[in-house]
Amino acid sequence: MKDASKKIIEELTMRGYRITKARMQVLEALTTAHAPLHIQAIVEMVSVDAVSVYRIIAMLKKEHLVEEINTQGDSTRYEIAHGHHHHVVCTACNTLVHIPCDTVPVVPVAVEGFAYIDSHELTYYGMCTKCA
Amino acid sequence: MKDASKKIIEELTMRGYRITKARMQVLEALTTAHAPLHIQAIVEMVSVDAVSVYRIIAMLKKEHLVEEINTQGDSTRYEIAHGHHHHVVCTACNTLVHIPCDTVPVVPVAVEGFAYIDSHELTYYGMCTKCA
DNA sequence: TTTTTTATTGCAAACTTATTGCAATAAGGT
DNA sequence: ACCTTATTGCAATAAGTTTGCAATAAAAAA
Repeated sequence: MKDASKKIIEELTMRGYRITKARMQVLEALTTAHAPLHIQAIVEMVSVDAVSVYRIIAMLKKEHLVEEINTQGDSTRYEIAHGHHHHVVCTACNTLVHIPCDTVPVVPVAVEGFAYIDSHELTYYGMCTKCA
Repeated sequence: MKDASKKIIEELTMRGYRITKARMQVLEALTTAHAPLHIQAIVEMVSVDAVSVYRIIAMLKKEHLVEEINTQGDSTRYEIAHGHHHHVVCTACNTLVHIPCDTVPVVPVAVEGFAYIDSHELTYYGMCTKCA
């Protein structure tokens, strides 16, 4: 089992969650993948009912252990939380690539009417070399 | 009829589209609104079948006359295209506010594996004062 | 103005993605 | 090993969106 999975499982135990085969499999899928995964992709990697995958992901999201990535023209993707929210997406094939944070300076803003702002998501859209 | 609607209708005529009551109503809804609209909101503002609203929006999007806004925890919103893609969203009530572009410096990036990048979307998440 | 052509609409049905209710199962404390 | 109850799987449901097709209506032609 991957180190990242182990750590999250410890965390879940501490927070009073039971460690089940389904949860371990989903975490293994997420930590093994080199890219954010669609629910459907996770379902295909594990022997767990799709409904349970949805529920496990919802729980992990509530615990801030996984993060959600929404892009135009594609269903939601999920990945282990690492506070990295800068991506480029190919509008033709939906391939998603992370951008090194330091190449994209995004200053935190204060916005009128908002008490606080605690996260952000920056997505660039373009055409990958394969599709172009 | 709003000026913005007229302009878009002229544009559509030039591009060979027919000007129908349904299209005029949807455009009027979009130009009247002071915020991006959900499909459902548009449907409630017009006397046009929901399916047709979907088709009209799809056409306007293809023509780059409306833009799509995707945020976490809410369905897609649409607004007249004006190249403004910086928003703050309240994670409690999904209220969406535009951020003046000049307060958020986002430099265009070149990303390996991508032929070109032609748009971006930057969304901040937080809590609006009402919900806080 | 009337006719003709065909883009566009409305309706029904299908499809995708996600959620809910509930009985059966299994994790983890005793 | 047992007991409690969180968690799972299954079936059904819900929300959001798309597709097929006959009926309608916009715009061109007569």
